[in-house]
Amino acid sequence: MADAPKKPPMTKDSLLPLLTAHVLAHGLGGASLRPLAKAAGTSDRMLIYHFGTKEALIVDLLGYIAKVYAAAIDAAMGGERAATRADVVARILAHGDAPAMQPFMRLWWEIVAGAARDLPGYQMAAQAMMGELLGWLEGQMPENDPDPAGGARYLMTMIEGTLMLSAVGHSDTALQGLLAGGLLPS
Amino acid sequence: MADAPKKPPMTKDSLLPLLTAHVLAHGLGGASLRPLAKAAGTSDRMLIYHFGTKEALIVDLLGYIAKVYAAAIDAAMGGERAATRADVVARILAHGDAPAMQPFMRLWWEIVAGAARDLPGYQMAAQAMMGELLGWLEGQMPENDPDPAGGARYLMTMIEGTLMLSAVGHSDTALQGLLAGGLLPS
DNA sequence: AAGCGAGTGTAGCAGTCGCTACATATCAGA
DNA sequence: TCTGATATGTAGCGACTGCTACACTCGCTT
Repeated sequence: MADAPKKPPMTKDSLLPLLTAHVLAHGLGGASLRPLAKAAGTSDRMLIYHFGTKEALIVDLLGYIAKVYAAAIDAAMGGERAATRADVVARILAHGDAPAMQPFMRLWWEIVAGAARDLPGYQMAAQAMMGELLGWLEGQMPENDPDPAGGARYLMTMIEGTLMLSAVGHSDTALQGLLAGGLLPS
Repeated sequence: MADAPKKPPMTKDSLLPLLTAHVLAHGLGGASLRPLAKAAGTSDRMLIYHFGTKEALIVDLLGYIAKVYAAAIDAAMGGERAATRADVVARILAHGDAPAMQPFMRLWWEIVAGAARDLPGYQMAAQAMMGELLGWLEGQMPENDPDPAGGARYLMTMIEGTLMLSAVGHSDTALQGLLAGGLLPS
């Protein structure tokens, strides 16, 4: 007869990916325990059992999301260095514009808003993700760049500004700004 | 005898400033009708009566906030033109860092997050505010600037990137980026 | 075999949510 | 004076919130 469907033990580590998928789809602010539990195949009862509190769950979840983001950055890092600063910008903006990244982008702005309000865990997760991105940028700077460290931070600021303006429907403004700054190829 | 405290008629226009004060203090996402009503000296019942729906109330409120922001920008616009692009940046960042602006900044990131999620009214309010800021920036560009239109958009992108990085505790990154871009005086 | 702690389902608590039904009160125009 | 629209308070609905109490089944050690 069919072997009993031996359920693997439920742990934080097995729950966090499922919870992440749910918040990517439905947002972080409006996430409540019962829908989260359903997405993870459990009950709110068990989420509280494993995390203790909804707040602790969110903090853990943000930390996990930051790690997922770091892994995604690492995976995208492979390619050879860019030849110019404009190429760096083009590469990263293409990455951010990819449809697969859009749920994450929507989530990102919620994290920024939470960080601005000092909600627990938000600042740390946001800082970790920005730190990861900065490291990636530094590694991508052209070899002959006169100031790789400062240049990476300069590009980072421009990129984040571009992403923000795009999020509110001012992507043309950002593109013209990049153009005026000599950061668009062609 | 004392004249009866003739209460002025309650209208949307009389409610919106009070509602604005409440969301500036307590945030937009977690705003629910009953606290909003108490802040405005009414009942949830009357908010629904005047606005029809909570969603309509939020849309109206966002439009009003955008107009308030535009008025604040106009009021701050007075001064003479800046001498350099760095001066423009310094002036506007000082404006954004002012303590009086911090509640608005916290609200701003919530508006961005809402716009990224296509919540009704958020995109429009955010676009209006960014358009107003862009107009102000264009008027502030140095007289001898070789490309005032493009330069304003360039500065706008850098400024918004700086504000975002500051919101998540990476203000040092942004400042070094501004420095590397030649946008910090001294 | 006895007992123990981890894990889990069911039921439910007290509270808040957006919103509505109903009863008035006020005031203008007919 | 009647009529109708505007305005306001009270009570409450059903859904949902985070969280807990209780009972139960396991796999394990003693």
